[in-house]
Amino acid sequence: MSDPGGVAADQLRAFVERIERLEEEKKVISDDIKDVYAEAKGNGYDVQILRKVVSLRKKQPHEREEEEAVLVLYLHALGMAGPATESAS
Amino acid sequence: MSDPGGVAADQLRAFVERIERLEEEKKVISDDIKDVYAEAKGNGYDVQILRKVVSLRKKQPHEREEEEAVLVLYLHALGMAGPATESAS
Amino acid sequence: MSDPGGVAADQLRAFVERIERLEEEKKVISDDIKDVYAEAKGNGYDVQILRKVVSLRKKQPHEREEEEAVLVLYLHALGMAGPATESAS
Amino acid sequence: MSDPGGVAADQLRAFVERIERLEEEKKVISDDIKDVYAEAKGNGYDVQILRKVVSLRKKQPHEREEEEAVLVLYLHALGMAGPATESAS
DNA sequence: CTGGCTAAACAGAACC
DNA sequence: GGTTCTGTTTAGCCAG
Repeated sequence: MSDPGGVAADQLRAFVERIERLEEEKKVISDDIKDVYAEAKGNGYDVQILRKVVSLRKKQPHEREEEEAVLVLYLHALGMAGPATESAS
Repeated sequence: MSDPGGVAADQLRAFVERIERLEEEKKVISDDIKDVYAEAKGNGYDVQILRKVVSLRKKQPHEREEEEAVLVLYLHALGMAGPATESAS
Repeated sequence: MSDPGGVAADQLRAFVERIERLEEEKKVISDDIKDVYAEAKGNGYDVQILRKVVSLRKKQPHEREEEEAVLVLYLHALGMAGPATESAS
Repeated sequence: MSDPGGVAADQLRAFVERIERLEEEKKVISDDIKDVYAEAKGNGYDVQILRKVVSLRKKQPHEREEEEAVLVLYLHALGMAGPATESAS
């Protein structure tokens, strides 16, 4: 019986191996990133600040959205219909 | 009426503050839990395992059995002996 | 032998039970919070927005710090000494 | 030299962009992994257990045994039968 | 109203 | 040692 215990062993193995393969790739990328930071450091950059810059550039669009949403949000929370509410039911 | 737009701002504030108070309390408890784990660790216990024990006790015995069974099933399907299975007499 | 397997069972049990007790308390608080939200909803408030307000009030001090740090950070990252940098080595 | 303050802004930008590029790639891989889990789930596999299997395969067998042993030890100390222990013939 | 899905909190590990 | 990053767990939301 090629199906011990009721699960398709081959299929299961395939899934597990695909995941493991992808996780390996992911690890490679992570290491690459680490390498770039190391290289930057070798060129005199402060890695910690560099990380912060990258993280900021990532956050900013999101933060901006949130900020925008917040204005409307507060107006609503206070029971004051803000602008752009005319389309609300 | 000091209630612009039909919502009682004071009431809103009251709700927000009640929630914030409760969240503070919740944080205190969380810190207490952390402290207990730290104390246990100081007494030689393995915190990670301790967490696992607590989490296991939370689960219903049946659920635990079932989970374990599926895991063993998968591991066998992959040709990996399940936990403590190979040594069971 | 009151010490099966080399660990002090009573002490272990005590730790586990302290943790479980605290987790129960924590759960009570969580439920209380949920109740407050429900009550607010019963009073006509939008729970989702309420959550956002609470979360914003939590984040704001932190965000402000970060924002402040960021200005200096960017200036440094671009090799432009900003204001208040005169104390930097 | 178009380099205000002693740091090469262009080089800095290059580093930042290389990092951002890699992080994007990494995100793609992460999403791929998520997809595989979803596909496995669609084929009837228990994702949670699947994750556990993958994580177990990552650990060294010895480490796994050891972890298991400590857990059983604790559970016994608390009068709780360890996994699959009571049914082991 | 139950269960799946996504997003946030938490804890653990790694690196500096 | 402490800071950051990763992974796990949890909670809230949504769809069926």
